[in-house]
Amino acid sequence: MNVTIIDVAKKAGVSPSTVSRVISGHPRISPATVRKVKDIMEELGYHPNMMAKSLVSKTTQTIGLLLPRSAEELFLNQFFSEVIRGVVSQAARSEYDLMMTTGITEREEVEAVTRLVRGRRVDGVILLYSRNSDPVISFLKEERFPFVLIGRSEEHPDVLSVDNDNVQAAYDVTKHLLAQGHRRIGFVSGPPNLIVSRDRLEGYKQALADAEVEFHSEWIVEGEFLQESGYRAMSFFMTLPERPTALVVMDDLVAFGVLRGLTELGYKVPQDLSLIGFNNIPMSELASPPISSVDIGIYQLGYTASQTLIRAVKGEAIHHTRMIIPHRLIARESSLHHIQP
Amino acid sequence: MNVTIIDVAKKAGVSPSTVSRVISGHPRISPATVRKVKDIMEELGYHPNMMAKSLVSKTTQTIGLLLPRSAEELFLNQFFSEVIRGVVSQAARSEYDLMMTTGITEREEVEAVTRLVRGRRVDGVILLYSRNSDPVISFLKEERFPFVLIGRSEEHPDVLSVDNDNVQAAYDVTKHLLAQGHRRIGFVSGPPNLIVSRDRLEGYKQALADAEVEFHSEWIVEGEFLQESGYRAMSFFMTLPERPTALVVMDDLVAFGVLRGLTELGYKVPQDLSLIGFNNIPMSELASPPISSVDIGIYQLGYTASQTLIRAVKGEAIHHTRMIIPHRLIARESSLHHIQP
DNA sequence: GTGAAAGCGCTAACAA
DNA sequence: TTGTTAGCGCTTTCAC
Repeated sequence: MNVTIIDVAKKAGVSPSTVSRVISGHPRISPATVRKVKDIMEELGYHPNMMAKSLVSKTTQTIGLLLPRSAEELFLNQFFSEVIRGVVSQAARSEYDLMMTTGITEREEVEAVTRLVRGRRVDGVILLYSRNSDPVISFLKEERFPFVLIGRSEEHPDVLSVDNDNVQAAYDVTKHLLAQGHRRIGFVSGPPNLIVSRDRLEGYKQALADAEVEFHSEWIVEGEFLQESGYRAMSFFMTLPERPTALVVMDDLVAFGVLRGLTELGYKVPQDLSLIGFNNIPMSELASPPISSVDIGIYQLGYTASQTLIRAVKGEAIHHTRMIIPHRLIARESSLHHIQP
Repeated sequence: MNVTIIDVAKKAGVSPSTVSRVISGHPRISPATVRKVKDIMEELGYHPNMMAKSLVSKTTQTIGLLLPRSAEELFLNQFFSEVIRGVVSQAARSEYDLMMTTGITEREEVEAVTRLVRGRRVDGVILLYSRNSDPVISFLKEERFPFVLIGRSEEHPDVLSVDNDNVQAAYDVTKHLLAQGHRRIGFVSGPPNLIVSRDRLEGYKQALADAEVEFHSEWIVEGEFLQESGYRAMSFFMTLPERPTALVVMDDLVAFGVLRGLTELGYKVPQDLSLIGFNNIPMSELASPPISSVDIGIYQLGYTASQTLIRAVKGEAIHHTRMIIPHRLIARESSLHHIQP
């Protein structure tokens, strides 16, 4: 059997409540008692049973992280490990543990978070990415359970969220290409049900409009965050009679697929087609030519989400519901080629 | 307040223990009661409080995953997200949750694990990677707490572990290079305190010995699992008066660094220097030329570790303490160049 | 400043 | 088959 608070109390010749007070740093308790109890705890190798503590205090010192349903495929992307790294680091710093869960289907996903929330296993939840209509968000709102979203929700604009200004980011990127003289710019999008896809498309459109460049809907291609999607998009664009001279690509991995396809077909980047991606994965810098990208501060997203959630859980004031992590355009060779419009 | 087992009992006109029995699927309980209780649970939206359950049952349905100290740097490598993916998937399948923790210093690491174990927050622990002398392993053994190691421990050969046969893998790789006619083969190692580094070095040496090729200790370079290490190793090798014609590299990311350096200096791979790495990260296939690598089944490592741990936790019989995940050599252009010895 | 006692929500003997 | 009872290890009034 493990050593309990009662063992400590007996040995120290005090009551269990006194020991409890020492543990929680109660103010009105004599320094002598504190010393004595702490010594005994040390001596006996006492460690509080978190389950018992949680049961009565109704807090767990744990936050939950719901991975997106298809973690299988999403993990391929550097994005998730980076986010998790940010969350874990911050949580550890705040002495919170991190509980990860996921589900294959939407039903399983809801079940998983229900288990965590209703089972009182966590004090708050972080949601990764936001699909358009998400039953998990509705559930958490109904339960009035603390949570923060990495991404944003259109239906629930009032929930705590940590996000990039994706509209602005795409605007910047498009403007960068326009500044190189490009007037025919295509857009390789992600899954259309993701808000990030729509935000970036919006920024792209705005930049074109502001530059009074005509928008071609046939130059928008949708795909997954996979290399193959890029390859496919490339095949599509390169057979077009009037094809773009530059591409804005939703994710570097996809951009890599484009690049690879172009190289295979003997095209030159950026001369034949300029490229710029998002997320600035390590590989982008290493490609030949190096791929321009937008650093969206993935680690920061996770870190800030964790920080915000823990504040919310503790009931601290949070001034902004929507926190924006700054992005940074990193121009590399793949988008540095001036053309005559 | 949340609905408890007592609320359900009252409304169903039975005792709390009966409800408890229904929940745990107790055999001797009348179907009528089961139906009634289940209906009421549904109606009231009852969910068991896991903390209370854990407190009395002394199990948590949760496994812990201790990330290596410098998760900061290790996350950069695809390895960890892949392992986690395997662990999470399997755990979810077994209806276990996953708790992640880490520490910056060794002391913090031990503390983190102590919190989990002594605080009874988890039923078992998975340890990622194994350094040479690890206080965490000693602690867990002393506590007689279920755990499995991803990797292996020299000091504690008797603990449950899931690993590759890294000696054999390195042997295979070296033999592959020997088969191309190489006789001057260098080795770019990882941190020397990692057992995986030593195992692979061992396999490399054995292969050389079996082929009666002389071993040159100056052709062994140690580094981190970072691209820069590869770059540095490359610089070193290329200035040697008598330099290797092929390199075995501990990790693909490092191999990528080598490749990049060679390309910058105008050397050709595999003609001037052949390369083969380990871990088969997605990037390897995409490099130019594509980098040969060893697929070590990272996902499988995580999956099997989780599976084994959960079995151990449940007290099921485990036949082998040491489970080996098979590896597979994937020869690509970077190591396919015959030379005349 | 400290102790006694009640109770968090659940399970598991032991009875019936 | 079901109910009664006694805790699991901890916190927290309410006294003193």
